[in-house]
Amino acid sequence: MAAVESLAGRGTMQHRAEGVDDLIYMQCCGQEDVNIDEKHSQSTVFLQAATSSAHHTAPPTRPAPSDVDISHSYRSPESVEMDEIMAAMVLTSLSCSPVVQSPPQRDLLPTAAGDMECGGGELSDSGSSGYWSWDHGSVSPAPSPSVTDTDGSLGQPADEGLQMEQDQGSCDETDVRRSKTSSRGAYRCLWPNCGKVLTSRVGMKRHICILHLGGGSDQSQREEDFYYTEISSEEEDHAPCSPAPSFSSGAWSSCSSSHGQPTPGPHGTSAQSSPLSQSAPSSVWQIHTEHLYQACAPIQVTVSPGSPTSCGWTPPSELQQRPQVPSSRSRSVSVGEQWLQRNSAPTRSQTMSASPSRGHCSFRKGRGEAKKCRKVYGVERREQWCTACRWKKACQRFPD
DNA sequence: AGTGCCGGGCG
DNA sequence: CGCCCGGCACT
Repeated sequence: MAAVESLAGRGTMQHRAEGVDDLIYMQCCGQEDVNIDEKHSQSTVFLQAATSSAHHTAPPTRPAPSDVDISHSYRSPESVEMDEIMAAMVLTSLSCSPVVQSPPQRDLLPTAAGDMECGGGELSDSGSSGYWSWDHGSVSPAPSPSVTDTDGSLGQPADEGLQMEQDQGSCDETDVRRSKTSSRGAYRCLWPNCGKVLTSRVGMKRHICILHLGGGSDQSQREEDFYYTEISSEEEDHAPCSPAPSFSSGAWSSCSSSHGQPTPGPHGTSAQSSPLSQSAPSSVWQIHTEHLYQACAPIQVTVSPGSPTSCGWTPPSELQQRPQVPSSRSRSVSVGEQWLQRNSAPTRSQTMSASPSRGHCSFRKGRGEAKKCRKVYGVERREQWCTACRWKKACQRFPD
């Protein structure tokens, strides 16, 4: 946290520290005048050590976050550019302290920047690196290589290392830094030619809002989400991948892929297998009923296996139940089926006993009121009659 | 007259 | 056994 802030401050410091701001340096920390004479790298390290020793008991070699925080007491208001301020804001936001991130902080930003500058003065090298990252990202979305150039100009290898140490809260563009940051989860700015990587979403939002969207309007803040992508999701796993509309980036692929995965896909039909299976019988039943009109009664199957209309599908029991089913179903029915519906499909034996029309003749059953194949299909369609009807036998398809 | 179907005959 | 038909009962 603090490290980030300090880093930002250093960054701001550095650019201007290059020439004029040695004073600032000195002002920031009395001890640093000595450092200034020395190389930046050494000065930074030394300065850190001094500051740390002065304020804290942190290891001299590495600037502990706390160290930096303490150091900043100076501010250079006039020299601070908006970008720098923004950068500081972003960095502060990166620090994850809600207070810092809160909007009111912006007003205080100059102060914060100033404070950081002090720290930045200490770590001119690291600060420069931090600054360049900001500068490039903000002022001119130059490609990351330019950033490296800046570093190179400063000639601070230690800067690299230092930043890498602190990068956990800072924004970096180099792959190495990305890899480092990636361990914790990072967000990459998708703004053209920017590609800034921040470890904090809020920071990235601010980065985009300030540097790219160029303002703090609510709308722009909302749009921020569309201009960065999460390149590592360890700490941000809870956050969904933000969709990026206009900018095409490799990151989107992952995003889209993540979106695509949830899609159940066509095999969802398997889930419907049960409904299908349930519905299937009905449909099959329909077909079968149609076939029944064509030809087959179960008995018929046994009776006339050679008949073209015979079917082997229907079990005898089903014949009993089948007619009852349609009664509950509403669908277009053929005549025969209507008959089926009208008649609850009593078995022939039942018909024998129950048939009211004839009580006197036990031998020959009376003619049922039910339509038979002859009536249903007519003489001209005799092929469609049931076998019994064709043979002038008791109709098996429409038993009374 | 038309229908359903038993009884019988034929191959 | 499968197929067909004569013939009767019934509507």
